[in-house]
Amino acid sequence: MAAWLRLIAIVELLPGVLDSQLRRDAGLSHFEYFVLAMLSESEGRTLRMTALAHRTNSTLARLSHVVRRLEDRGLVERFPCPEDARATNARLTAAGWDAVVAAAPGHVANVRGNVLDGLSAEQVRQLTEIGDALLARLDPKGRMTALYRPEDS
Amino acid sequence: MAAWLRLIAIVELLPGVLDSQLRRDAGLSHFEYFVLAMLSESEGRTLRMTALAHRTNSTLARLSHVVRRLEDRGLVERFPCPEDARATNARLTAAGWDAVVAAAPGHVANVRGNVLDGLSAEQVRQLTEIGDALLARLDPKGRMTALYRPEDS
DNA sequence: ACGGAATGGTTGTAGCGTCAAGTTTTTGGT
DNA sequence: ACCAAAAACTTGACGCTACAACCATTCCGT
Repeated sequence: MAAWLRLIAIVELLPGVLDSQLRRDAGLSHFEYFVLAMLSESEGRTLRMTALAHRTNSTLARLSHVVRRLEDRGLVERFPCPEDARATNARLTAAGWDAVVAAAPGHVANVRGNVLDGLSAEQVRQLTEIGDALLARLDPKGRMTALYRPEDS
Repeated sequence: MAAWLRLIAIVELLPGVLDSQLRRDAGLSHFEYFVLAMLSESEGRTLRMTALAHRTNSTLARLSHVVRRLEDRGLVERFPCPEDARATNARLTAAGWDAVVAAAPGHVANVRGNVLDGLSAEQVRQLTEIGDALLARLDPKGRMTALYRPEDS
C-alpha cells in the first residue's frame, strides 16, 4: 500500500516536471522531445510509424497526431515506405535535429536534478529491476521491449 | 539510463492500464476514483478543496473541473466552508460512496494483478524507499506529503 | 489465385488538463 | 486601522489524448 501510493504520486507528478521544463526552455512537450530523440538515434534518423510508436510507448493514433504537428513545424517529414506501401516513414529534418541538440542538455540536467540524483547507485540498480518486473505486466506483449531491453526486438 | 527508460515507460503505460479498467467496469477515470476514495477515507467524507488537491497530487484548477463534473453526476456535493469564507468543502454523497464501494474490489484486483504481484516483498520495500527519495525531489515543498507520509501534516 | 483477416496508418470527435485571468476573503506589516 | 499581498477557489480557452470509424495494402489458408 505504501509503495503503491508513492508510485501513484510519481506517475502523477513526473510528467508535469518534465513537460514544464521542456515547454519553457525548448517549446516541446516531453512526448514530442522523446519522439524526436528516438528518431535522432535511429539509422538515417528515420523510423516507420509503428516502430516509433513502440519506442515511445504510444498508440499509433496518438503518434500520428503528434507527428503531423511536428511536420507542420518543420521538425519531421513523412514519406511512404518503399518496401511496404501501407507503411509511412518519419524522418527527422535538419531543424528537428537542431531542436533535439538544443533541448537535450537542459532536459538531461533536469532529469538528473529532479530524479536520479536523489537515488543511490544501489537504488538505481533496484529501480531498473523493479522496472523490468512491472513492465512485464504492464506490457505483456512486450510491444515496446525494444526500448528498455534493446538487445531483443 | 536503463532505470530512466524504464521509469518513463512505466509513467507512460500505467495510467492507461488503470484508466481503462476503471472506465470499463465503473465508468470512472482513475483520477476520479482517487478523488472519491480520498473523500471516502476522510472525516465526514468531507475535505476542503485544497486539502483534496494535495492528497490527489493535483492542481486546484484541475480538481475544480473534476469536482464540478462529479457534482453534476451526483457523486459529490460542494458547500462553502464555515470557518473560512474563501474555502469550499467537497463531500461525498451516498451515491458517491456506493460508487467507490462498487469500484474498489475490481480496482484493487487490477493493481495487484498488473503491478504489485510482479514484485517480491523485498522489491516492494525497495520501491517504497525509492518513492520517498524521488518524491522529495518531485515535490520539494512536501505539498502532498500527507498522502505518502500520513504521520506528518 | 482468391477472399477474408490482419497489418499499417489517418482522421474526427469528444473529454480532460493546463494556463492565464479573475473574484473574494484573509493575513500581516506599519 | 489600513492597505497590499497572499490564499482559496472558479472559469474560459486552447491543446493534447483516447476512442471509434475508416481506408489501403499485405498475408495466409485452402
